[in-house]
Amino acid sequence: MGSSDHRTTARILDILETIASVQDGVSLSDLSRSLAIPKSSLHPLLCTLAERRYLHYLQREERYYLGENTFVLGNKYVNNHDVLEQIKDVMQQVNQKTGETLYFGVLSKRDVLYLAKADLHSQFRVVSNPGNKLPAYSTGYGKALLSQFMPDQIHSLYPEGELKLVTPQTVRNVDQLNIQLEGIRTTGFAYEKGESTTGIQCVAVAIKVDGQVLAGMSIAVPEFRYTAQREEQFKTLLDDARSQIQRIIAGNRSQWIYSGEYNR
Amino acid sequence: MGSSDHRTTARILDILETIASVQDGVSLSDLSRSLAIPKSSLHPLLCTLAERRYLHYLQREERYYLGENTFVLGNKYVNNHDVLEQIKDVMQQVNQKTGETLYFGVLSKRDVLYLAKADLHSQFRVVSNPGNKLPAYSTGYGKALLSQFMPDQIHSLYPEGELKLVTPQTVRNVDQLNIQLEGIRTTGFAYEKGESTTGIQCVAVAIKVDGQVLAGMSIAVPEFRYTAQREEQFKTLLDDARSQIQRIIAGNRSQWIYSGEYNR
DNA sequence: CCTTGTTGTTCGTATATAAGAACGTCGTTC
DNA sequence: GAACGACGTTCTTATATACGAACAACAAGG
Repeated sequence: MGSSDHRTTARILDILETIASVQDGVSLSDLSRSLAIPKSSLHPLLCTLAERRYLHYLQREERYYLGENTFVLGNKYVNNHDVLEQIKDVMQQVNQKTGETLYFGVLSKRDVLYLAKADLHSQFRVVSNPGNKLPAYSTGYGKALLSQFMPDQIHSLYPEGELKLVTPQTVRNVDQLNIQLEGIRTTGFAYEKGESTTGIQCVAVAIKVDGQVLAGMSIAVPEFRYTAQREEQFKTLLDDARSQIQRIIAGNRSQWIYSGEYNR
Repeated sequence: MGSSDHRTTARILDILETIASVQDGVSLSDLSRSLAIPKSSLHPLLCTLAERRYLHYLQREERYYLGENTFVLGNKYVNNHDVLEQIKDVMQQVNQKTGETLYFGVLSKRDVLYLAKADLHSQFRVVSNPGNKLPAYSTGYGKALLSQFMPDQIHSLYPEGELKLVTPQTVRNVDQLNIQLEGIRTTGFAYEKGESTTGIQCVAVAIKVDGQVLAGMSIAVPEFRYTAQREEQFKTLLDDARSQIQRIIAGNRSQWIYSGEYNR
């Protein structure tokens, strides 16, 4: 269980993350500077990553880009497990009935990882794609996921107290967040009002199996189409979808490795 | 341009690929045996990968699984570039008109990498998801992509001559493949009859920009719904979509790094 | 034309990493 | 209950890797 820092491994991940974080590619020297690693040390790593097609080196630009095999590898995280497909089916039924987009995600440390969406019948297509992360407190399903933690746990997750704003509407500090989380625990529903995307409101629920919160799901609605009456409909449908999904996960419990436990 | 084999880098990729290739997770000892690497050497690598959440270690099972960050990283390959989104739009229009599924992919060495699909209005949902690879010769859009290569180039790609069958219908050897590729070059259309999925037929086209084949696109139709008359419709729509997509790519040429060049 | 800036590449050696054996722990089997 | 076989973990030193400097190639600027 020892926490050994293997330098080379960390470097490879740093390299990949750095290159992934920019659209326009990165040169060897750029990497050397931003990671504070000698060019001569980076060179063999980059060559091997490029040979294995986890990177691409464009000679004309002298820049490295992400390679296909990074994509292939990453998608194995979801392609190996068909639980997600079953969950998408449930979500798509709700999508069909409401015409609004559904999101599904899990917790990854302090962020929510967005795993799946259902927007076949949505009037407005959202730009975001699965595989993105957002601060958990800024989204509806993120807050649903955080609602499993008591105030002191939230404080140790966010020792600063102040929360980084995603939009002007994002909850600003841990104490306000805890008030909201308490509300989620009592009502079973989380709400988001333009806190991660301006103009979008959400209702969200936590997916619990064996008393453990494993995932969050939300329905995202443009403000101008959001009414109290529709909110009731959303909550009914979400609640129903929630229990279906909980049954699906419970039936395939062994397949559920997404974001694992929070121990260690 | 030196091809140095950096052992540690190769090992990390081997580790990730091995773990990604099985559903049920892998133990340290399993990895040690299958990769022929001492356990003591693997241990620090696995610890670091797990700390960075590219792997998850389930203590109760003593097994390693892929972690979320592998997924997050891999999706940056497509999330950073919105050309794909525009291409999907074009494909979805064809999907809406035909009710059949469209596929889009690029070449990765001898395989086709499946990048996007449009199946919103399809009667049958296909199980496969983006991020998968298939032998290029076994699919319609794969053959469209291979049609850029002359017989001798194909022979050097597949020196064995015999091709591994994906289904009983898959083309069996390089010479037959070359005959088909010649037909694709003259007609501009590639066909697939259950060669990668039994019961599914495809028509496919190559996406060319500046005289270079960059991608392939196909429409996949269940055999029983495939008629000569509809085939004509598919070809017209595909051809139209092709030129739209070529214009999109030409307009964002710099964004197109997918699978890069084949030099080096 | 020579300078000064990039870029990537190649060396030799100091150093950090990998290997193998030994160890601790838990289950299973006899 | 003792012995065996798994698992992961810890050690030490032989070895392979990383460093820094020097190198080559090219572009921009004086």
